[in-house]
Amino acid sequence: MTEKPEEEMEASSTVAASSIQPPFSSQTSSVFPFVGDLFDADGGDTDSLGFLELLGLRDLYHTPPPLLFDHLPPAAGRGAEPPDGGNIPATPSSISTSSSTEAATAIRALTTSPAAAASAGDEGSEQQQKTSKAEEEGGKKKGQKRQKGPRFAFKTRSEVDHLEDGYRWRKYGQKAVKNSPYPRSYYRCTSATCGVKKRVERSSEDPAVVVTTYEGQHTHPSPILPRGHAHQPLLIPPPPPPPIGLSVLPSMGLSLPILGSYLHPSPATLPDFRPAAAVPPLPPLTHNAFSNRTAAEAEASSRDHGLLQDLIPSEIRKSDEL
DNA sequence: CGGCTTTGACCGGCGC
DNA sequence: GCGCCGGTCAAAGCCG
Repeated sequence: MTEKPEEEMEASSTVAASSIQPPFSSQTSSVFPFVGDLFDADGGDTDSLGFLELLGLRDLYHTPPPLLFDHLPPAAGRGAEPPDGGNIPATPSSISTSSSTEAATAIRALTTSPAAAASAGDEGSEQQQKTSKAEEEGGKKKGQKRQKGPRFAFKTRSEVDHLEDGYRWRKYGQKAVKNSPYPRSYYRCTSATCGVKKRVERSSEDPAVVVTTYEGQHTHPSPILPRGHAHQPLLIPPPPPPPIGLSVLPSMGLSLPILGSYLHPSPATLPDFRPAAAVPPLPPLTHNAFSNRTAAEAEASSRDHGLLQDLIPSEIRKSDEL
């Protein structure tokens, strides 16, 4: 395997973000997304969509087919090379929320590595193909390909490996991770029609950090109250309203715990989610941990990109706008 | 009883 | 071509 563990790249920004103190208190000491490295592993600062989008919102916002976000150093792939790490910015980058088809297209064009681009091309149907293929071939243990759908990862500082994100997951595997004393767990959304998967592993460098990788997008509403962990703050904003003329998915809450926590400074604000009409329905938030910018700045940016922008340093946004 | 976790085996991709 | 490794499957066991 190529020794390019996500952690390696994440580490740098991890530190930077560690100062953030998201509102996870029940079990999580602190949470913070590392949108930066993980997201732009690709090197294409401008080519990644926001994780929100990747989680499904993307489809809600963009008509174009799925793409990008194959950034994650293919955990599986020793084969996959680290994204053209050509320009891995020092600051968290690449989370761009292109809120227009045009932008999406541009992004697509920029899609980093050929491999990524290639896979991105048919990611959308990949999962289905995979499934049908597996069935076709007699179906078991077959459908394991590499890039399935858009993937994105983030790191959280948590005591628990599996963070509640509003969806129900079933663990289907666990493997030892090379160069790490911690195992990686594989989860799949319990919804039969939902092929979303996620991997959870602890950083070998910082055991307190949990790296969660999402793959695919939910095609169903969030159960909201998974496994009766009502005591745990769920950070899933209500499904966004059908955006700009395209509502591909019924509703997909964000399956990002930390992201959620970010979007919502405190669990209590969750319900504060407000649907917007033509703009990514993300609640404006200028006071989240990620905001280093001024409120005005954030506001300005959110006008075009929505809340996500709040998570992204101006530099990144800049590249996105370019 | 249903759903979930655990765990070992298997499969396919990729590097050498 | 071989071996390594990530990812997935599926049986068995556990729990509510």
